[in-house]
Amino acid sequence: MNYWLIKSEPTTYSIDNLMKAPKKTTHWEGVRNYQARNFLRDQMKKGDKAFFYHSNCEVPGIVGIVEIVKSGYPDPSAFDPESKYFDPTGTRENPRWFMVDVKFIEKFKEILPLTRLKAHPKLQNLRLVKPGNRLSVLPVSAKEWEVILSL
DNA sequence: GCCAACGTTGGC
DNA sequence: GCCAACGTTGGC
Repeated sequence: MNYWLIKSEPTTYSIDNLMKAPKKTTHWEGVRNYQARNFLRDQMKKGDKAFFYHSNCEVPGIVGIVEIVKSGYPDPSAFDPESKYFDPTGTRENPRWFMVDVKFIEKFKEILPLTRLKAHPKLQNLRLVKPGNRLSVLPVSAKEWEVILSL
């Protein structure tokens, strides 16, 4: 089983939105970055767990945990001209973008702020705390997962 | 709102 | 294939 961290801007889609969603599940659509796409397509599997991270907001940080309930598959929003994620460069036969389905597991009582993650000596290799971190889907090691849970 | 760090685009 | 211009992300 693998661990991940997935980012979302709370003004776009927050963990509260996920809690209120039907079956507390959503399509993690709209990822348009090749590195993140590769993780979604090749490595994220049903049963994996991920931290839910709020970015670009008052206090950025980890707000809860989700489970991957469907492994990577083509993102239909890329084929929808009405979608803001529309991208005509892919085809259904040869899709460019992928997504997973995620389900709400837990919301932390308090947000775990980025500043605490950055300050922790055992989390210095986390992609999230490195400069220029712009990946919206990134892997977390089992050790890092445990450390973060303990905070 | 600013700006650093990237990723992407397109001319050559 | 290089690289400048441009757009985007995201912390502050």
